[in-house]
Amino acid sequence: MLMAKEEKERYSANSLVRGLEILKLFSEERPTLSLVEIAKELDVSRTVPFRLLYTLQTLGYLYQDEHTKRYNLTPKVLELGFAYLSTLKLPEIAQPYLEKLRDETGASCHLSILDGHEVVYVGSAAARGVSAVNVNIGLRLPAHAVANGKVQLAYQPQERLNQVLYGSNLTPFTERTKTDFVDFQQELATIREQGYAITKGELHHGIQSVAAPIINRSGQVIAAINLVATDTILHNEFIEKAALPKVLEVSEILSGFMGNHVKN
Amino acid sequence: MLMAKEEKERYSANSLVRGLEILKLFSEERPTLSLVEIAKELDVSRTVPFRLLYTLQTLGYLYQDEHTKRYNLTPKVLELGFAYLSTLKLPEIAQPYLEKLRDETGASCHLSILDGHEVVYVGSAAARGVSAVNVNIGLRLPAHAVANGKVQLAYQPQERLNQVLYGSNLTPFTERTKTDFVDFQQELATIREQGYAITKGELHHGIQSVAAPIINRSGQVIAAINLVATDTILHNEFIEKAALPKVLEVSEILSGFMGNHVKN
DNA sequence: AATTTTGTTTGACAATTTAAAACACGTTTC
DNA sequence: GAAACGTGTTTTAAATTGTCAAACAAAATT
Repeated sequence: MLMAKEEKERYSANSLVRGLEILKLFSEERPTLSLVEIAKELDVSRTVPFRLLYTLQTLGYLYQDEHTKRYNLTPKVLELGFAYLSTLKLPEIAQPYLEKLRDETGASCHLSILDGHEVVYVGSAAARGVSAVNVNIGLRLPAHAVANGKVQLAYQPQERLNQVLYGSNLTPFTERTKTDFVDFQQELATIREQGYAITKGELHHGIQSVAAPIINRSGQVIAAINLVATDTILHNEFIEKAALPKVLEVSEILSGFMGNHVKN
Repeated sequence: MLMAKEEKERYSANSLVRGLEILKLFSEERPTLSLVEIAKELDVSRTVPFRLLYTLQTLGYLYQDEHTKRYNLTPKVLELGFAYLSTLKLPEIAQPYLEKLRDETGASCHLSILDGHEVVYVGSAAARGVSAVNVNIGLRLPAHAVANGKVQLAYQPQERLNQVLYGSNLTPFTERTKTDFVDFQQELATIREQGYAITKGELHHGIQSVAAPIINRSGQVIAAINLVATDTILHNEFIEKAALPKVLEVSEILSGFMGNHVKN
């Protein structure tokens, strides 16, 4: 993450680092892993992950298949993320509003927060039927290519923006993705003035999104809500007349709830 | 988990153990923690968590407030649990069905799996309006007091049941909670015969629940779906005539999807 | 049957972790 | 305003671990 000229890390609880790395190696594509696979990924001898895997297993985060000897994650790993979610009260408060918005518009409605250059989904009300965009809690998407990301970036101090967007970001996904830093900054300024963001096909062709910020009493953006759907549902007129006003209304309500959190 | 007579742990990647412990110390009640608080909880000198906290911060899982010096979890911890969720395809497949059931019945609908003596919620469609039961993904509830827990317990091999329910479990929550092991076993047998479970006020007064198992082609129960609502919504007639048949229908559909997962 | 791959254990050395002590800095107490 | 206290941080040195290489057993391949 840190590009790093490596003064030398002050500390590095190595087994902690590696243990967490192991947990993160598991994915949809690789739901199970063997000792050797893990050792190769970490680029260490087999003994190292062997001991860590033993520990993770003892703690209950991993399960080893007796026959194949391969490792799986267990539901216990959810405890880790769950602790975080429960420190946020917002998703709980927002959920009924997300569902109301979804029902009134037919689009999927989400609640997300910003983490670096990515948005993280922390609440969701999926549209009925074959929804074009399938978002699960915990999903990360590049902030610069989604409306809820932009609207959160728009309210960041310039300094953080520079940090966050420095270097390899602004990756294009379609020909409509904004990739020029100066253009992008200008768009953010507009968004900040308007108080909302709209994206059209910047991450996927034909997918539109409308987003508004949730702002606490200190004026910080702490989250965003957005609607996403194909352009047949979220066409321009519908956005203007229906979707956008509703999103703004809800974002204001939710902003009202916030503010007792950060005590400066 | 293993009751253990503690020969002496073969290995213990201590900093991994402690690091994960630290992440788990955060909760809704204690969203931020100080160094001293953490040191006390772990019962070690301040140096230990200091180094681990530094590491966790470097990895991005924690954030330290500059002024107060207190630590918070960051959204990055969701990555850990998210890896697990993405290894399960079921929640994704099930979501539209959960919502359909919710809409057709007015009750909240959930998908859960069994972890030891607890159920873990991995999918949810919350009822509109003021829902009596608020379930977020990752929530754990005692399996013996909820319908979705019972229906999963009912299909466990006897041996595992003994393990799981040994000792301090079968904790009562209301006067209707089953606490006698023999009674409970008998109820499980009935549930297994019926193919569904119904609970009435065993965890909370006035809250009813109907659950059915999701079974893969090897005959193992891998999850359960359930409906929960107050007894005014889920009254007996409605359960019989509407809720239960619908739940059973969906559980069969979802069972049909499963089975290519476990290759023995 | 021979070879390779994988999981597991052991040994010896290097590296980290640990508690205690010491320091810096605010806060509180007297 | 000085002394005592609580925290976060650094240093120290002894105890514990983590590490690689080597070796073995058991599968899986050839």
